[in-house]
Amino acid sequence: MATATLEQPIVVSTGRCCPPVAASPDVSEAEAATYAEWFKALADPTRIRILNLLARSEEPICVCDIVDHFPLGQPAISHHLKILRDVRFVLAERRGTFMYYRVNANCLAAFPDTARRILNQ
Amino acid sequence: MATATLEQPIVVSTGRCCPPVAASPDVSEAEAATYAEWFKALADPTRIRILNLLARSEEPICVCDIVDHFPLGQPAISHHLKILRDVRFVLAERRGTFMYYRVNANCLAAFPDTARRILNQ
DNA sequence: TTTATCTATTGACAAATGTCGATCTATGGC
DNA sequence: GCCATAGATCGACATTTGTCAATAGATAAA
Repeated sequence: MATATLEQPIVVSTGRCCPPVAASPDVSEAEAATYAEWFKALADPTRIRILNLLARSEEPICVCDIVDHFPLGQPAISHHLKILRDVRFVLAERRGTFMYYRVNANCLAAFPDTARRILNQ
Repeated sequence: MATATLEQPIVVSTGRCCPPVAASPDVSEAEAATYAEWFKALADPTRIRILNLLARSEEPICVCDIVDHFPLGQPAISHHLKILRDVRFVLAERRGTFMYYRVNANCLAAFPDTARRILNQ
């Protein structure tokens, strides 16, 4: 299909096998890369369960207690927490020698909107 | 923390640094693995844009037209489509020699619910 | 300051992932 | 049957990811 691209708002007959794609604003390459980063942060069972653990707690949880919930070492858990921190799905706060983690409700609330954006709804 | 786990519904004082975690039904290991598979399928910019492309089209789109929207070869696109098919995010249908793809609205509609489940909301 | 504790980071390694070229399969037309 | 086309699969390779052990940094107590 040579004539119609996502960037061209004009609907053009392709002369091929498919009808043309409607060409209103699409998910850009940069936008897709951002969403992919978010999903990548969630693409691990341990991180899903860490998020769930934090979400289920009224209070922030320190790393040592998170470690106790999983059959992984402290460095592995810290590694997963860093990935969740980098995309701002969790927030960290120091109290003495302890680091306390909690979910970032603001960031995760935007999640259904992301799905709607991708699905053009 | 040795006393309180997610599986123990009794709230126990830990004598450590954190309050115990509320112990109503949590996201299980198997459930987390399933969610992670779903997110893994979305953890790539190309697949995000393929989904968006399909969602924006009134009609199913054949592979050759999808290929024309990306700077990737046909095997790479087929590979991504297989990953999206395996988690049922897209559906495929043959018409002659062409394979037509479309989004699976049912599966993707469950997405916000997944987020709520993980976030205990 | 010395020591102990908690957490982050580093480096190394195995495993998984993305991409491409080449090949195979399936369908339709001759 | 034979050929052409669309698409899936395979094999190889480079890159990324997950894990762990070891180490470094940061804080508090003595």
